[in-house]
Amino acid sequence: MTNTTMKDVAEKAGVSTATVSRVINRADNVNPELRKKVMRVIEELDYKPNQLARSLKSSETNTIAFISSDMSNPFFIRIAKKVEEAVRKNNYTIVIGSTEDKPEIELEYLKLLYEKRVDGIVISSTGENEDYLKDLSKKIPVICVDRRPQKNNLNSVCVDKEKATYEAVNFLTERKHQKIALVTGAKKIITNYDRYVGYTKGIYDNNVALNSDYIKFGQFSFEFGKNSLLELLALKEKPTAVIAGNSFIAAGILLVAREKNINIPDDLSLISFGNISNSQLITPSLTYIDEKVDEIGEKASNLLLSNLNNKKSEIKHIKIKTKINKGNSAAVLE
Amino acid sequence: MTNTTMKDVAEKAGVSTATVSRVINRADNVNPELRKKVMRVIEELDYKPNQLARSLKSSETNTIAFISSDMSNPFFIRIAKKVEEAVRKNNYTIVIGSTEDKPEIELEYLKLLYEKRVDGIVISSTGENEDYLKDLSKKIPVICVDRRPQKNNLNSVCVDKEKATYEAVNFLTERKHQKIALVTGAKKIITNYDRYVGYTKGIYDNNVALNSDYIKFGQFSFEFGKNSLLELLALKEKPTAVIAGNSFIAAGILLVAREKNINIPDDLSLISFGNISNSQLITPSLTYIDEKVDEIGEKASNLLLSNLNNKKSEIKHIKIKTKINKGNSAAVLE
DNA sequence: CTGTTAGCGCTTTCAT
DNA sequence: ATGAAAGCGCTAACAG
Repeated sequence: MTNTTMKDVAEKAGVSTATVSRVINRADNVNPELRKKVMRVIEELDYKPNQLARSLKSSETNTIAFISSDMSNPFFIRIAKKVEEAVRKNNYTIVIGSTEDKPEIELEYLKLLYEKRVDGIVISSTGENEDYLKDLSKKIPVICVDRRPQKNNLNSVCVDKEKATYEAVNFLTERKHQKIALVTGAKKIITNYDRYVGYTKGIYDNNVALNSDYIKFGQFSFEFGKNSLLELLALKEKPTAVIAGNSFIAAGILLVAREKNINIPDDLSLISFGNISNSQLITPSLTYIDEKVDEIGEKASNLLLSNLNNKKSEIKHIKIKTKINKGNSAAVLE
Repeated sequence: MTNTTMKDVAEKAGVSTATVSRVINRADNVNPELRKKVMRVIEELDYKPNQLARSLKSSETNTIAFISSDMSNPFFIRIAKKVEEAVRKNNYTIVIGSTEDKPEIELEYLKLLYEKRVDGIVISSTGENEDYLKDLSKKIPVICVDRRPQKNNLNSVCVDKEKATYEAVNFLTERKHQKIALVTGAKKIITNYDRYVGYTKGIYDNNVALNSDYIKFGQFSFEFGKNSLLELLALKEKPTAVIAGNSFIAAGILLVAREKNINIPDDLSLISFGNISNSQLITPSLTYIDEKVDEIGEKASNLLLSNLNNKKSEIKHIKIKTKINKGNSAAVLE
């Protein structure tokens, strides 16, 4: 049960493998007669070219990789889906990897993928393998999505989280809030640093007192959202508004609020990065920062494809503009 | 900027490529001195073996594929995630593809993946390329998940949708329901046939009148759930209960019910295949058929891995047992 | 227009 | 224990 090779086809058709190769690759310089004959034999033998061999010659695998912390996170999967669609049209195949935000796993993946000679990488990185990524980017296109590169100059398509958070703070202060909390993911993730900076700038510019109890770094999870709100509610000076770093956290906050009979938005205002799933069925509707996920995916695909075709493209940094989508979870403070 | 090859290493270390290869592959029969030397050169040159070349020799790519209709569907992505985790530990990489349930796209993917010589395939198939899949399965392991193979004998890990639907009907008739609707995905998808059969058997065995208006085939989508309920509500004899083929459909039904002031479960009972996202935040909590998604993923991974190691494994059909998880969306009819 | 040949980077007999 | 050489399946000069 061994695979049919080009040689088999060549022999049966009474031609050389070069001719078969020409037929396969639609080279024009081959006799119509022969071509037909070869085609027929290919049919008969159900011959399928071995892309491995092709790739070895061309050093192109027509494969790209998408690495994120967790491919089951709707945020990442939506980006990945866009990338998949775009590259599929260009005959690429996409391999995915989840790192659980562990730098070791990320590095392992990167090495493996490089050894497998993927043609390009789209990554939302832990940020701890940036030097390696930079090296990689000398060989193949590397596109950072969502999480911007820190030290190194790498292609990126990211939301300006700093600005978005800053605007969220403004949005809340305009509505008379002074006690504003920020609940977000791990401190070491660059986007959380950006949120932090945007937050503190907003606090400063609005002449609000900075209260470190209101800033919570943890995980982008439902559980962390729940626990954080519990902690915030235990403070003497409870916040009147919370900015949630992602929709999982927002969901946790919504749940605890409901359990504790805290009315949102009357007792507590909430703004989230991104909307939650099944939001149509959940009250209140969230006031959220629209991160334009599909746009991230599209821009990233375009950047990737142009880099794939064009070895010498310049490095680009694309910033996606966010927009606050008004729901009913943030109100004017009485 | 060409890649360092084994030859470079060999030359710099003053040995043959054979020796380098032996060092890389931890062959024992190599002089410790030489080994050290080679290792050092590998470090210095930052040499990375080209897996493409390796694969060409070994005809193993250490890559498996996961094909489903839509990788952004939480149901499939959860299975895929499990598979990813399992195979990663065995040094496999996973490529994914979404077919949108279009047989052409599916076939295109299958051909491409075969040409790329993936080592195995996990697929939730449209069902229309089964002969091709059967052929494929002679070369590499093929595992069908969720959607069982129809004509051909292929490995499978599936939920018994027929039985699950039958039990859902029983569950409802026990609660005095006689007018039970079934709203599910496309007719041509085998799982919907199974649901249909389970439904009709349940209707028959419970001596309930079969009403074809109560059976709706369409898409596994929110929209279809909404539209279906609207249609059902327009009937003279409105159903008192609905079985939703998946959670997207259930969500659509919940929304329309809410908009139309239909109380679930008082005015209408609802049972769904699978729970909806953020269910903790949604009232009523669903009574749903737990499809044991993680178990599907685990069993599929195990089956795949054992087939990967063991070329001559027998074909297996694994049935996952479902369980009705009681929430508050299905009540006794007054 | 077609075939011969070398070679992509690696592994693996087979000698030595 | 090590190296020479063949070959995995394909492509691309280069001849003819």
